[in-house]
Amino acid sequence: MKQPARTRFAPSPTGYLHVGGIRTALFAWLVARQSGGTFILRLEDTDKAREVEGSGQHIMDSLRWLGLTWDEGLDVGGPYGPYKQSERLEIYKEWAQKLIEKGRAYADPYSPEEVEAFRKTAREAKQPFLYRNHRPEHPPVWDGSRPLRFKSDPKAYMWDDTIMGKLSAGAEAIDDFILIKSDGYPTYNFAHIIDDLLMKCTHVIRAQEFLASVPIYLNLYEALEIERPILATVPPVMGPDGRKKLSKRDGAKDVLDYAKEGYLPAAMLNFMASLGWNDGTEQEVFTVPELIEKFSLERVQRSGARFDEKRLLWMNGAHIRMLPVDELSEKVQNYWPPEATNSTEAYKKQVLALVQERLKYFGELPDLTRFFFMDLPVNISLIDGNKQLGRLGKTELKTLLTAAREELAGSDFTLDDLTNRLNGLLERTQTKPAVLFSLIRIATTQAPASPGLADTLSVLGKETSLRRIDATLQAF
RNA sequence: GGCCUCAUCGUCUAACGGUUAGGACAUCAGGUUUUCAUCCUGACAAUCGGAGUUCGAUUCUCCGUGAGGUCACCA
Repeated sequence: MKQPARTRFAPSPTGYLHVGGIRTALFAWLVARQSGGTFILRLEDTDKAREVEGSGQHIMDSLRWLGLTWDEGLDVGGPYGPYKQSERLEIYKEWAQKLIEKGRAYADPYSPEEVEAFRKTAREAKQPFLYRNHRPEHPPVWDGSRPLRFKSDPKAYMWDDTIMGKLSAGAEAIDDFILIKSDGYPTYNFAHIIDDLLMKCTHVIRAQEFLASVPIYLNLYEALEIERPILATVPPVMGPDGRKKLSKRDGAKDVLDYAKEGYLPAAMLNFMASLGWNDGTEQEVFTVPELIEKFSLERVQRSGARFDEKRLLWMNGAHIRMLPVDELSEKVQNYWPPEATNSTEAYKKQVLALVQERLKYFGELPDLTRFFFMDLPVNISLIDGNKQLGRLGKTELKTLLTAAREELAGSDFTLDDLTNRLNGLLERTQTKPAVLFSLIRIATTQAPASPGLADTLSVLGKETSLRRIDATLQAF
């Protein structure tokens, strides 16, 4: 058994959580759960300007919908709170003070414009911008009105990343970054190091965009004389075109949009996990408990993966099919067409059992089932457009359908009886299923597609079935 | 431009240095008493290029090329 891990997900409240973002949360959650450890949710709200009202709540709603529950953090609290960085400013100041005392932090004497000028010069010279090239010899005393910078100790590093393997970077990757901004808030670069330490996080699992900053974190760990956690860098999730990282701008959807459309959290998690991870077997569909059992950071891919919605759709259908009807029934409650309002739960459940195998997401439920709840207008074009039926004349169709009506009128509409009578009718009328069954199916459903004929008739019941056949007969 | 990372079918991926390079999604074609779907069968389809190491390279090394990330008082 693994040591109980303490992992965290630390989003910033700048908007909704998109599908790329949740994979990082999922991996961290899986690591915590499979080790009997702790999953922490921390809010990195140190940028007042970018903060979006209500997005913290929205993120929590998203995680809860997915079932990525946290043991410590926002809402639930815990021994190392507060879990909102904006409420931890004093803590960061204390640690900043330690660095100042060690001579490893100093006040930035330049104005933003001056720094920008340095940056511009560097860019024009096609050089990377390094603030430390302009490090002041006698910085002013830090009074909080200026940014506080880390006095780095540039050197090369080699380190281990659980996913990426052996990594290295030269001294040029290390710079004097800002610890505390002039507004008193810490930067991510500083705050997360302190929080991960104080919250006793064993793993830092984060997206690849932070990889370039790892050397400065290593430098900071050393300056602080603290042990560093296990580092794991998750490869990026790319947009469908594979051109760039999945982002909201390029249409990455809010996780809760998938909830609304009727996706299953388990399918969503399975799909996200499969983007970059597999267990080495040919298994594709995993339940959440299976993911918890089998996941490992070591088997996570190093390259980026595209978000392929078709695969997600297939996977959702696969998960829907695995569900017991009773469970599925509870989940689709809000997706029935309005016409179903007056139907009994038992009836709806019967309908659901018939469409379960063709349901890809709950949002399709109305289109798939509407005719079970209301008589659709007779649509002769369904017959005319049918390959087999289109060839027959009105008289023939009418004769055939009349015969069917008579036969069905004698049925008790149990599945067995219907099946027998339909088969008998095939023989007696000397027609092919493609003709007879299509005709009855269209007459009784008026829908382009429906479940098996006997099943459908049985659920519709005698009265409704005959009424609809009569309506079709009249239209000929 | 510097630095970092990555590179197998269209897509997600598998393959102790030895396989006819496997599976899944998608697509196409058949089959299962109609349709749609499920299920089954089949087809299509990949190791970025070049050197090197080796009896043997998808796998190891180097050089290209391509892609992504990063170089903020954003995270």
